[in-house]
Amino acid sequence: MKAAKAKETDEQISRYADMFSALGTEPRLRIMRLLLSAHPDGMIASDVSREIGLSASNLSHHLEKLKHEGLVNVRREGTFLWYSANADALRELLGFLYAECCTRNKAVEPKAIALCC
Amino acid sequence: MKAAKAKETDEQISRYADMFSALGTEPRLRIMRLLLSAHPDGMIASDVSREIGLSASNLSHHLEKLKHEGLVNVRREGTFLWYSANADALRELLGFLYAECCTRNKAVEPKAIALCC
DNA sequence: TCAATATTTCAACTATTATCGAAATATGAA
DNA sequence: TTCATATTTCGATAATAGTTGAAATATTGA
Repeated sequence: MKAAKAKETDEQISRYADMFSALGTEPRLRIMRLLLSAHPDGMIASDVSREIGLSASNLSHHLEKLKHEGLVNVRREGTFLWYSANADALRELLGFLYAECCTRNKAVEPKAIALCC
Repeated sequence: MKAAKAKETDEQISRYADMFSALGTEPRLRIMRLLLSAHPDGMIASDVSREIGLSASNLSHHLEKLKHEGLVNVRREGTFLWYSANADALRELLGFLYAECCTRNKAVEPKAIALCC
């Protein structure tokens, strides 16, 4: 049981690390911000491309990474692909960081994040 | 003024991206968790090394990255270097993520993160 | 079917990052 | 000063990630 739980935790850590990594470049963090600002509809790739100033090809790679780590969803409407922020994943990531900093350890005060009440 | 403010934001985005990047590998995320668990004292490098299972050299590089992005502090005591989590930086990062997900946009509900009250 | 648009995929290149072991440095104790 | 320990730095290599432009694919409408 303990081993299984430890392994599960390891996998979670690995997954959160991958999510942080996906947010860990300026282009992708800007993409996420933009998609969040258009939440929950999201945006079509070409509009993101124009807004952020990335080539279609380059953007596509970044979106693939974000999609792979579960941070964005995509749906097709006609010839357009609509990309949107995955709120569930962001909630998990935020919850993880909150737990690490505020719950499991008391390094950061919840109030200080303007989180509370 | 507008340009200055936009630039400032760009720099902030870039900085947060770098912080996410620093958390974006499993070894470094585990290091941060470990240092948080020993907060606020922190731990000496060799104990982190043994706990995480990294060579002294490899660990030193990872700690350098975390230090460079402001996520850890270091102080010397005799021959030992004590590394500790930088709570201020973590608070800022948590605040940024919270603002993006919960304040600027309403993608994630604060309650859902178990943040509140 | 053909054309037009949106987007991805491919292939190549560049740049960055991670890892390793040996050597160098820093500190305190003998 | 010399030794022992802790840690970093160096130098090299391996691995991963970012960027680019061209070509391929998907979809819709004429």
